[in-house]
Amino acid sequence: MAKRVSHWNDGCPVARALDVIGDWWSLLIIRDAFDGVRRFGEFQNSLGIAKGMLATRLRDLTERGILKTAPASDGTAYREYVLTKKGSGLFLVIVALRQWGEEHLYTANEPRSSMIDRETRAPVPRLELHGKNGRRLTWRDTEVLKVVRK
Amino acid sequence: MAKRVSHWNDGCPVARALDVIGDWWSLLIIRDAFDGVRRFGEFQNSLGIAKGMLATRLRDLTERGILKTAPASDGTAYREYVLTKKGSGLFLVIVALRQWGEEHLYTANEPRSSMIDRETRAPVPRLELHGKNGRRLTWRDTEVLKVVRK
DNA sequence: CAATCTGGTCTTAAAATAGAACTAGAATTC
DNA sequence: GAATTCTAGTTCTATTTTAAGACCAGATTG
Repeated sequence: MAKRVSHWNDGCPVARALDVIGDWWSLLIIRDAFDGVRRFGEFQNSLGIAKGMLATRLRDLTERGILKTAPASDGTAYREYVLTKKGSGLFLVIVALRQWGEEHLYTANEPRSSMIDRETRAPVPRLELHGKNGRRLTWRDTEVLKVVRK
Repeated sequence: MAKRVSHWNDGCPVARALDVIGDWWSLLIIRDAFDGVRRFGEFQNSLGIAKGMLATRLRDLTERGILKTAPASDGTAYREYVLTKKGSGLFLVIVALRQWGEEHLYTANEPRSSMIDRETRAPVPRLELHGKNGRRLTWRDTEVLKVVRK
């Protein structure tokens, strides 16, 4: 009676995406992966997640093609979890969340991590959406065309 | 023993953002709000969410300043839930999720809703992140500077 | 003013989560 | 090379969250 509902077949890419990475932990694991975390224990330390949860999340994300396992880069017999191409496609989701969080959830002098351009060492500017003609688009400039819902 | 852990004080804006909108339903509610859904019953129909869940989610999102209530626009005595400025700041999160979903979770001919530029009626192009110097940035071009974790 | 619609609350059963205890194989130390 | 510790899990249980339906009060419609 209480199985979580799936949105996979809603015909909406947002819903389908959330069906895959919309739980409480997945995006945090993926964020860590972008930051270079690779080993089970590293994820656990970084996130403070229960081992059981982490194990099932890593398995699910791997099954879903977002992470893949690789032999440990330090020569030991352990394995590592790294982002696939599909997984690294979530970069802009993380960036958008980060920028929204910075802008709306922090007071001016509260300490927080920040994302910089590796080359210039400057903070990464705000993401922007542009139309084909180069015009900047806000949510009022867009519209979603629905598809028949099955 | 099983209360969901909070990431509010991790010093990471991504974590803090997910603490606020990272549950199973919030982003879907917010997506609907962008698409013009305003009334309790509309959200319920659109999402297939249990009334109890919807009631608490709407209350939480309102308390957190993402939605606000307004008198119904059709003249009745009911109320509506509309995005605040803070809430509409999540637009690019939704766009990023949508674009990732389209690109990685659909086969070529599977039907899905799509986002268009209201003015040109053309599909919205891919989001891109650019550095201060205009260069396009991928995740390999960026780095997150950590802050001491309290 | 009777019926129905809207927007909830309350209750219950199932599922997800957190946390701890346990385990097996790998690596390290003695 | 035996003992110890580390790593990466699995299993177990208590608690919380979720889903779904019954119930309800006030607003609206016929």
